[in-house]
Amino acid sequence: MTEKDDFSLQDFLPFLLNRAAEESSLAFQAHYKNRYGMLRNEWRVLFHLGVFGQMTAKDISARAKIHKTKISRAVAKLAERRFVSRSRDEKDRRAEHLRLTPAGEAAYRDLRAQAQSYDAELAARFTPQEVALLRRMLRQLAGIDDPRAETGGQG
Amino acid sequence: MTEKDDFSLQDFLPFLLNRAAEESSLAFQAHYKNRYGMLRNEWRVLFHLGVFGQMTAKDISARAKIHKTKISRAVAKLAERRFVSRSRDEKDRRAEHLRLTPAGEAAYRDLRAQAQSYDAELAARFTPQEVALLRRMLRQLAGIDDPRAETGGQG
DNA sequence: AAATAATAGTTGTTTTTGTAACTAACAAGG
DNA sequence: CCTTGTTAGTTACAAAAACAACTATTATTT
Repeated sequence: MTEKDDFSLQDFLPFLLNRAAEESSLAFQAHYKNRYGMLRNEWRVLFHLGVFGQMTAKDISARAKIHKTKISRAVAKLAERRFVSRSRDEKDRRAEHLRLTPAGEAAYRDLRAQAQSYDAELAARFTPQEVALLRRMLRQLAGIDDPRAETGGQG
Repeated sequence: MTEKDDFSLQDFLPFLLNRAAEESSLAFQAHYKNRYGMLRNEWRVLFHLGVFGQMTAKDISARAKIHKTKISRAVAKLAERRFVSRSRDEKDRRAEHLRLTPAGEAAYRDLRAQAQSYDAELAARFTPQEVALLRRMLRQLAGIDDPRAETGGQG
């Protein structure tokens, strides 16, 4: 198993990104999985509703870039567990407005606290400047608008 | 859909890492998927054998942190397509040494070139200093030894 | 040298994901 | 108003991942 090639897999960005993502997800997963039996897409939906208050599945899909079938299934699970309530839009009866129930709010607040402390733990490995740069670069690579950018952003 | 909360999902590192990883994987996937009908774990195994020359499934599993069942199935596919050859270790007949066939080498060289140019494309979005820092931080988050670090590294 | 434990790798079963096709509601053009 | 097209969301089916249980071989203990 001696290295015979100059190509470094451990420098390849998609590989590094995947490994870093997997590693960090694994640790955080414990919180929403063990405490609430949630899947990744479920806490993502929960977080979006927690942050934005009320959205349709399409809103979430657009903002999080999660496919609509995943949203649909995540919402079904969350609604079944009474974390999310649904209400038809009266003007456009295809659309459904989603929001957290009190139980959903409670779970969100709990998980948000976990998230914040875990994020702080990760960030503490670097200087504040480095972390700011990291977030900016990741947003770039993820194709997410930088909220702090001077131009664009409002779409 | 008005923001009602101070928590920013788009700053949360595990979320950002996942989205960036997904985005970059998706783009690179086209190469090994369309040209060779490979799955993600298959090109990972192929790359490891390309870089290191000869390894057992266990070696790959340890280095790439891919579960052994995934390696097993990826190797089976690669062997079936004659990209990888297997040979029993005579001292320990449980273990199998894996290496690329000429066809496997050819595929590896082709995909390696794609990988290098795609990596360069991603890196070009930032300054060289930024990219170097990014790789270093991602390695840290992924739990990979930094080959350039002064201390440690050799285990 | 049995018996027990450990290791390399495989196989089987259950969950989750990915993709396509679907239903229901709306929108436009003739 | 009635075809044609579009959109929001769901459902069905195929592909892949996760996890547990398995075989075969080697190592360890008594």
